[in-house]
Amino acid sequence: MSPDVENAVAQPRTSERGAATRSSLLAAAREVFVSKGFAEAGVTDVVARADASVGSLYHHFAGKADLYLTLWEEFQTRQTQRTKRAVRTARAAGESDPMRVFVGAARAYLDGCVEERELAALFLRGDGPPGFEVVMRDRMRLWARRNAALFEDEPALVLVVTGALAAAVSEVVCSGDRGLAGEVLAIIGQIRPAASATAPHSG
Amino acid sequence: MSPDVENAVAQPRTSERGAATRSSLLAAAREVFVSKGFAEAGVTDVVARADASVGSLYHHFAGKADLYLTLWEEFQTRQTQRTKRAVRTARAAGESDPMRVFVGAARAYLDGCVEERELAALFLRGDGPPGFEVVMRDRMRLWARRNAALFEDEPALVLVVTGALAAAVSEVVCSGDRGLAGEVLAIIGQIRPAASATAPHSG
DNA sequence: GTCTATAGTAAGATAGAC
DNA sequence: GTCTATCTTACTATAGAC
Repeated sequence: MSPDVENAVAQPRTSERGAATRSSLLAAAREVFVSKGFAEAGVTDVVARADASVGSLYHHFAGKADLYLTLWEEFQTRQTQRTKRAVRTARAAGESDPMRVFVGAARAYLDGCVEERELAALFLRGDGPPGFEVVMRDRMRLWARRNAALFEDEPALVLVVTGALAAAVSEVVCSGDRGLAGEVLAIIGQIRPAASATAPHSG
Repeated sequence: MSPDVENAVAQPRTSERGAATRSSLLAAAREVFVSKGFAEAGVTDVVARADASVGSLYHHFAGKADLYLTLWEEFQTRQTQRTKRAVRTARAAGESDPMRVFVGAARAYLDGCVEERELAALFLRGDGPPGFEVVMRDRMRLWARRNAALFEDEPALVLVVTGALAAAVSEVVCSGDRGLAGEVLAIIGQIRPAASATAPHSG
């Protein structure tokens, strides 16, 4: 009598406990990185908090850096969902001014940073795996390029808006002050190329 | 006959060779960090290039991080000298508008970043010792506080200007494009609180 | 297919001789 | 002050149990 059938039942095709372990590892890594930073954190800290083992970690992930990057990717996915949703909502409400749509998306991004403040602070803090800063910088430049048309393709203007928004993110993550972020967005919304700088508000 | 006198002559009170070793170490560290970054660089690389030994390094510095932080402190000292000089020059030339003085200082800072572009890029790149980002962030916040009065103590405005300037520094260090930085400064110089945003230029 | 235990390796830091 | 030899730590990889 072959044990095949029994095995097929007892061992759900491929994992379930595996997925749970992976989640535990990720959750533990999030807590450890947030409290100690990337460099100071050890894989032993992570597996201890996850009630798992080093080998488990290396089965599910390529290493400490992979753990960190996975947290980053998942955070970015959530942020993208939030901003896309904001854009859809604004357009559905009949908003046609691209700049106002943009500001709405920026607000959604900032709100997401406040919601996951500790995690956002981790990434902003800067101590990630080697080369992580480049990843973040590239993502920001890509985002700037995507929105360049809004600022009439004036690089200096794009820089000002990009920098101002980055500062707002930083401040909001540190202080949790949504109001300040709102004021920054108001100023950004008023920024126009030099030629039309004195245009009145549409109140 | 006691050897005291001879020693006093042969061995200048306290170091001279010591100072030379320290300088070599610092110069070597600068080259190694610039080419490999902080994490990838090894203390052995530094001492090899300096024709010194690990023991020497740890005699003069607390460790790899201390080497990095010393390079940062010295860079900041030079930058402070440049900006203070710009302020003195502007005031000596009869410039009384605080905002124009500020923009002049910012331009001097940017020029300093271009002059020492590789070193500035090292610090901006982000891979420094644990906690270094906090040091940079604190310095920027301190600078923002010092200039808050220029922006009528409106925190949001300070944030926008701070962020825009940081973006300009980043861009200038990456591309070496002074012209773009100039345009950013022009935009910053025109930024005013919402109430007086439509004020005409004084040309 | 998943996890535990353990050995290997690299690099920063230290001790003590000269 | 300078150097060599050694120690410690922490990520990586692997062998083997369930």
